[in-house]
Amino acid sequence: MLDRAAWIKAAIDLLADGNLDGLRVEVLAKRLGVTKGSFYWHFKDRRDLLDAVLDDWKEGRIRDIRKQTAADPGEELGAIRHTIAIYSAARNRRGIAIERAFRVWARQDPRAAAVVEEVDAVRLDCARRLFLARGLPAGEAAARSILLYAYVFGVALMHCDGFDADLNAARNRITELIAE
Amino acid sequence: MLDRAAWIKAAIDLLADGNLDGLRVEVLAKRLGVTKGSFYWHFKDRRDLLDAVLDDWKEGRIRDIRKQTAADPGEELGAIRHTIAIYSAARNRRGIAIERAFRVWARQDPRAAAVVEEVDAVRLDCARRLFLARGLPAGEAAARSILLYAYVFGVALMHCDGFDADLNAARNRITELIAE
DNA sequence: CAGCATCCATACCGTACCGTATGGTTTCTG
DNA sequence: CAGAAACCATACGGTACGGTATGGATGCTG
Repeated sequence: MLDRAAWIKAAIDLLADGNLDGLRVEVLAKRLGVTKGSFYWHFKDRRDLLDAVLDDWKEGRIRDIRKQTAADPGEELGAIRHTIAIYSAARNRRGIAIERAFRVWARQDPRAAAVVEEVDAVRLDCARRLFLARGLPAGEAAARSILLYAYVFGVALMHCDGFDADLNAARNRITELIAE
Repeated sequence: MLDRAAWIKAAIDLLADGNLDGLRVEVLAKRLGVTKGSFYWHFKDRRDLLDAVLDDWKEGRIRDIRKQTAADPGEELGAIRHTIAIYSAARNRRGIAIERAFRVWARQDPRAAAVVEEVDAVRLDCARRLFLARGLPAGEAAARSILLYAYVFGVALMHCDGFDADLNAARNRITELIAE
């Protein structure tokens, strides 16, 4: 007895294990222990699922972002550090994999691109607020917001495990470079 | 009359238009105006092509990186700025698309991961040299190298077109934040 | 209890692709 | 010129998947 929410949840899970091309109806059904006869009861077609996944992700992301960047006055620096730490590759590997999958998806699907753009707009705006509260001028706050998120998404695409002896120290230095 | 090099070149081109899953033997053959009968003359199978593509990309990347980061003494700051500018999303969209495709590929294929790791090691090492020449301590130089490449790869995954009024100004500010 | 809605399984068709087998054509070579 | 090698087309079998059609099982409802 599945509903759309269960399919969407499993779809995002499958997405995290690969990319959009790995998100197949029959593979998903097998994971859920049913056949695709069930799928086509809940969804018109594959595109219907993809759109639902995009909506689900968008809402969840925007809610989380607003929660994570809500800082009491004077606590903005901690909130910035926390935002960077959340995407630290060490833990939260799952969350990063999902982010990457959606962003790669956005490169080959206009609807996904629109959703990612909306999410990024919220993200950047929330980050900018934190930098502005710290007294940075508008242009500087905007630049640092872009740098912050470009960095966290960029490290998710790199393989720098064997580069520095102390990667944690490097991470802390980078955090301070961005957060000031 | 094609040779392996022509197939590899076309394969990277096709890779840039999508991702690894879009790199199909028959699609590639159609692009080159031949049938897959030709492909299986030059390559054992699809994996053979993928390995050849990885080798080709690795060599080309490492050569380019060494060329781009070769700076005369005293010109290191300019070389750092230039390195960032090369991956500026405005021009060079093709190069960025290729980079992204290889990095996403590396997430689902150990051989690709090994190649990307090699390329990143060279990249980070070359960048670190530039920062060291500017007098930064070792840890700081390493951190900035990681930040530099994470940033340029990260912006390739973001959609921040409508965020700041003057994106170019933001880019310049970010460049200075990284390069000092 | 009859009938309808919900939820899923089975069976089927069509398509896109990988890899092989085989034959044809051109060019090089002894 | 005979034969071999290089290069490619055609034809085939196998697999994975999207989507549809249909029927079965369960539960709700008048």
